[in-house]
Amino acid sequence: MATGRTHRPATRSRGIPEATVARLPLYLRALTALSERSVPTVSSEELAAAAGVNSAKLRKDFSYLGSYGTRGVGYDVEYLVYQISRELGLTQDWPVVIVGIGNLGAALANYGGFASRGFRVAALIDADPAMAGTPVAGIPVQHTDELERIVGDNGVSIGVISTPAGAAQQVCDRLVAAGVTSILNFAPTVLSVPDGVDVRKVDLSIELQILAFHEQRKSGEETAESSPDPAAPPVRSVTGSRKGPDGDMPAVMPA
Amino acid sequence: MATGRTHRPATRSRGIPEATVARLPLYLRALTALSERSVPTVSSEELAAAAGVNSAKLRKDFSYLGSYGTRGVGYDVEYLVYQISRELGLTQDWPVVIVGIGNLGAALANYGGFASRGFRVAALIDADPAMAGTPVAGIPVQHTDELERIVGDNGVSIGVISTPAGAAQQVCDRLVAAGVTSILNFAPTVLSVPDGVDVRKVDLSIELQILAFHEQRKSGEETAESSPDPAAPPVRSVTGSRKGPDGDMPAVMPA
DNA sequence: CTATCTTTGTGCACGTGTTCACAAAGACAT
DNA sequence: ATGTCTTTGTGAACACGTGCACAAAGATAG
Repeated sequence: MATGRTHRPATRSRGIPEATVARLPLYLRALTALSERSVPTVSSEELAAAAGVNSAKLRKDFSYLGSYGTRGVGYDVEYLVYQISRELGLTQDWPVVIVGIGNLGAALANYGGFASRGFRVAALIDADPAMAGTPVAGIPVQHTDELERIVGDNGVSIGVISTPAGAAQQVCDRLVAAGVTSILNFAPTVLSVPDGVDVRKVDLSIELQILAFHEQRKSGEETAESSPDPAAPPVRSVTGSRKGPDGDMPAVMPA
Repeated sequence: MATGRTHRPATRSRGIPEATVARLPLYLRALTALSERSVPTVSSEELAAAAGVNSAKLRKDFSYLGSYGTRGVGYDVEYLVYQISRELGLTQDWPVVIVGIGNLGAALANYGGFASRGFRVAALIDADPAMAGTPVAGIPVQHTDELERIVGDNGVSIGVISTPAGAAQQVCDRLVAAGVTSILNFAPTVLSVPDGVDVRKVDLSIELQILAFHEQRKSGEETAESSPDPAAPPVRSVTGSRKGPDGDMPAVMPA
């Protein structure tokens, strides 16, 4: 069982760095907004500001796609929208299934950004038989038993998992077996998939914890770290040596 | 190593790499699971597998926190849970407000992972007066007018924005003005905030686009990239030179 | 106490991503 | 045409993150 190999061997992704790929959707969004305002061209400086990155980075990112700018002028908005869309594969239709129609699944099904760009919700799937047939966001929920058929019939290659953590791996396995090769996982679990299958995870809890870390740093400026220990810190329950009476417990204090 | 007294600044926690911080919640989750199964100790190899990372990385990550392991044995689960929790600031209570109680906001309010670790939903806020008073996840929704008071009264420092894109920046500004210094943004917009305020974004649409990119690469293996252009590629509408008929258009080929 | 065995902690090399800073490309005015 | 002015595209330096490989720490057995 090939665990989610974290390392990308060589990212056969001919050339374009992963970090750049991750920013392309950001540029695309900014460009789309400009396009709607009928702005004909934009400089790297302006576009970078709109996308929240620095202009040198943006230019380098674009340079991986090709030379689409005009020196002295900037980039043609429409042209760039097309090129980035194409590079991201958004010029084709991507049928997507959402598995797990709870609060989150329903919210995803209703999310407009889905359909806005090439993505089409082909089906909503849930394990609860009581939900079968109930329309969510105008799409009737189907039972998990139909999963394989749905994926096969619709040629679905992207699956979204919004089930409870406990069911995620199993759903993942079934999706993969049915032919899905890209998974967006909202369940708080590490999924293991065979090589060739991409998994991206979105984890609210993790994001909050990262914020808490920085938040603590900010407020901890004055509180220093001499705080003894509010809650009784568990004592090392190792085999038994090392831990001493209890005076050296938090041992770590760098002296 | 004969570290002698190279001890880092009194704050041993200074300088934890961002990449490490982002993984701590992952380790914490794996450790919590082990703890619930009453597993006393775990080796870097086992824990790494559970967290989906490689063991060397895990050990290096932990080394930034201090020497919490025992050579020849591994790490004490309970002790490590405590240390990581503390490092992440999860030993204290973080009141959080969620602004924008649409489908997504409601899903977030109901999300269990929220309360599970130090985070407490202090209030739900929405601009729709009709929602005021309606309980969502057992918490009555309050009107946006109350935002400043709520943040102030509860000492909220973390805000979650799940409003439509158009309202996000405004809500963000108000949150920041009211004292919030960390924001988790679900709206598909780039937020601009003053220095000292952290923003993390969760963007479904972007994740899907990244998946589509890789998906296209996979299926494009055979199709090569010689595909001319399915949809009429917009012609460069620059001032007028360079663009030629349409022969040199896609010009990009990796080269 | 000594030997052996396991697993941590980390120096080092390598790869990826970011930023600077500037030459070259082209627009535009004269 | 020629010169000036703007903005791109990119080489090179730097910063950051990753993974290998191994010595040192400690457990454990004899």
